[in-house]
Amino acid sequence: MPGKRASEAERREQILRGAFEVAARDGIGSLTIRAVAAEAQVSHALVLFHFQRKERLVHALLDWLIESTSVLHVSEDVARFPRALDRLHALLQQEMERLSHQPRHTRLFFDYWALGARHEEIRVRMSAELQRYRAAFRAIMEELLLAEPAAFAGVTAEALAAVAVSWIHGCAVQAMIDPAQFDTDEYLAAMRGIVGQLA
Amino acid sequence: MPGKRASEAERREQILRGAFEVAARDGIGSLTIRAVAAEAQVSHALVLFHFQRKERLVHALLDWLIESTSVLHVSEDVARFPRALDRLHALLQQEMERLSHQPRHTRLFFDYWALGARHEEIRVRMSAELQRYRAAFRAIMEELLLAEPAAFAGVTAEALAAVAVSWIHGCAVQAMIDPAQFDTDEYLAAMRGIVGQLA
DNA sequence: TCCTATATTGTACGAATGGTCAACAAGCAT
DNA sequence: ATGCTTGTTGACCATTCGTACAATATAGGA
Repeated sequence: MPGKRASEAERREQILRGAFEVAARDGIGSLTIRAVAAEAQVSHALVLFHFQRKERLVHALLDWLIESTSVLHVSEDVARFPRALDRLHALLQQEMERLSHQPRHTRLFFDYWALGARHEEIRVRMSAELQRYRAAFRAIMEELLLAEPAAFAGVTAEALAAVAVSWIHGCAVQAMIDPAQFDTDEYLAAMRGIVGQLA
Repeated sequence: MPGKRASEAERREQILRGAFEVAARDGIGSLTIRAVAAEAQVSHALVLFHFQRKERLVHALLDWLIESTSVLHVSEDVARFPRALDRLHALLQQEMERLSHQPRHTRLFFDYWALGARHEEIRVRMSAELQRYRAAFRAIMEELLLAEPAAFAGVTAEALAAVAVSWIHGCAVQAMIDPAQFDTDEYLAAMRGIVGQLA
């Protein structure tokens, strides 16, 4: 006895939200066609009707996660600082706050991170996202290198951007694994101190 | 028709090696009692005889991984540098090389990392390991703060150590996810440049 | 040598999972 | 109304997994 109908786009979104709830709560390892169906309040056969195979659902959830997560973008608050060092500092702070305010998204990203180590389709998606992430920092780092060409001989803006990405992700990981010992404010102060030394 | 006997310690080690092979190859999500038994060439019932439940096997594998991974220690090559900045640089380089030379251990650590986000028993083990890791850097960072008390006002050695840990782990992650775009040598050069600026 | 403790195995069972399929209902064109 | 496309469902299947258990072989002590 089938239930009410809905457009394909609406159903896919409904199911993906259910998939996110399940994966964010119990991890991708516990993501099951039936668990997603129960969360979305549809039959498990309908999930397969819209996504064919579980693998495609997992991939679609990653795309949904990347899109729905407020991606890194240099906001107006950041861009209005005239000095590159101030923009770098503001961008680091903005991203740290974003990650700590979206703990479910962040944890789920870590799941896909580990998954990407062994599944190429996921790895290429994560790789593309990493490159977009680094690109936002690279512009600032290029200005820094122009200001201090001698001190940073042999250092590329791309590598400095990668270091900045490590700051953000490393903070998220340590805050997640070690919340009692890890102090986010102290960490931000340390980054500020290092950034200040770069001038 | 039972096979040959072995001491409990030998069998546990044999099974744990099998568990490592399976988990390192296919991920913890694919670690099953039967797969481990096949890898260790014993019956799957014997695995349960020695580890009672799968959960205990997973925990024992984490302990085995932490012990068998050459843990961070300030080697003599690092310790003989008189200047703290040189020791920091040498320690960063040593750890980066260690991670890149043990890719299987590193990837498996990431699995436990993600797992630790949702399972407390695993999280406390990872947390203890993170604290040991930071402690090795904190000693160096304390010297740095003594040398430059004015420039690093309000910055703690613990937080600087956390930043150093982020450098290492962030490098490992980006090298794993994005091997084509990520240049380890450039990354090391960037860290060297930043460390040089701290003087 | 016999006996007991224990290491080891094959079998089995219940639960969960991914996936298929026939049946059926809801909307839409004719 | 009638038929057609398609969204939706419950039932079903083969597989795998974790775990329990009875049977058996081995080693070592009495």
